[in-house]
Amino acid sequence: MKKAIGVGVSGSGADLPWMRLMPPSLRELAKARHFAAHHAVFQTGNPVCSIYLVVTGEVRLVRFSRNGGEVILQRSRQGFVAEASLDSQLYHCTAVASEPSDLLEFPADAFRTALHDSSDFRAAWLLQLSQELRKLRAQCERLSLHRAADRIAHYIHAEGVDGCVTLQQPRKAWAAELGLTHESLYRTLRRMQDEGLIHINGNLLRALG
Amino acid sequence: MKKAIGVGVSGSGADLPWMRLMPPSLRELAKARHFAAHHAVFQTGNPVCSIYLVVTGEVRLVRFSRNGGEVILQRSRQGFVAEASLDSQLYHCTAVASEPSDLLEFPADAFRTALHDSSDFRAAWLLQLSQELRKLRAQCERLSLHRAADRIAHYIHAEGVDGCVTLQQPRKAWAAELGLTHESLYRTLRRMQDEGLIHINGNLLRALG
DNA sequence: CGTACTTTTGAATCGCATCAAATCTGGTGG
DNA sequence: CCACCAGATTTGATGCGATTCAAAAGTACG
Repeated sequence: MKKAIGVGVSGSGADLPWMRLMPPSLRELAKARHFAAHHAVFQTGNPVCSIYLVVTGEVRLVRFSRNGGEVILQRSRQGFVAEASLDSQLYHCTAVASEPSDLLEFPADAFRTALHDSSDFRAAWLLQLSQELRKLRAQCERLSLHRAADRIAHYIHAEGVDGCVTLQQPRKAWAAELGLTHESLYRTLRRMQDEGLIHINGNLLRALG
Repeated sequence: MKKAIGVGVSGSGADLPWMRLMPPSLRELAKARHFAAHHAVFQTGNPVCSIYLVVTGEVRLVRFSRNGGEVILQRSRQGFVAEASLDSQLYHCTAVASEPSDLLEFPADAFRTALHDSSDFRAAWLLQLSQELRKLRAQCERLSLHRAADRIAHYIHAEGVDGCVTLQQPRKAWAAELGLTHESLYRTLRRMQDEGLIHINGNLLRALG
């Protein structure tokens, strides 16, 4: 057992930024849902009746090709699944829990109404989207760099302040975010430190020069 | 000279989706600006007084490290530069035109007002952001694939409909979007075609199987 | 016709992924 | 308290695949 903390409707996900900026009228409509690994949250062609927020676990947006190969469009952890579906009638892809996951389900129409009526919610939602956008743009630029050392340096300068970052995740997860294997991340970090390019102190990284 | 088309204030950028969904009151405040290659649009620490829309050319959001190396956070072509700055007092990075570029400049406060007052503009802006987000998430997933053939297949399934895409850009630009050199894109396309994985007809690509 | 650009192919190299395995770590239960 | 286990961390050896440099052929445009 990972956590003994109950995941009831009220209070669940209260630590998520999205929940704090939601009007109570909408928050009260949240229904806790649990999905076992590999179970579908929604499927291509389904009408968009609900908006889902991932609290624990991971949900993947996927499309399948005829030969069974799947293409991952998005992985959500601690965030909404397919925000863009808010403006669609039908889902254009399938959402699958890749591990046992706890979600919150909101009625789509109530969500749209809240967005329309509450100026605070709207502003917060807008801000949240903008920041997410900024972050993703930086990550795309980073992933398009070919050398591991360049991605690491880019990460430190883009995500950190004044050439310094404190990692908020284990290195293995960081490697995945950088589009690298954990082995090459470890090796490159060591090499960069040996060459005096960076200074490493636990989870604190500092770019030198 | 690339284009002889005049870039006056009125009418310029009228073909951009962003301009169509903007209330006239805001559109009228647009000022046409031209920046020569390598000239700064704004710099770190400047107050956020204006919002810029790239009409032609390219603007890069960058941060500099002490040794002069620059980290590109975003490249904008035909879109807004640093939307997230709307919610900041000061810029946290520098914007530079990487080639001769025509921009439209909007007063930041008028922009915020329009967003607040016009429900249509707000809705359209929200939709635009959501779709951009969806696109970027898919691109991040794609760029985190290690093999060139996987990125190409991912692109066809994510950006296309029913395993089919029509490329809207030269292959060299497509290669950059895929995070590949143009050489390896050409080679991989040929190999995939030889192996019967895809069918290529000019700019029309079809995934087989 | 000439210029600038894209498209295409070739050969050599380098960096990362991969497979394998040892060590370290935090947390569990005996 | 210690043995134990699952996971993260670290190092090693090898091969593949993409980059790189080079150059030719094709294409759009003035």
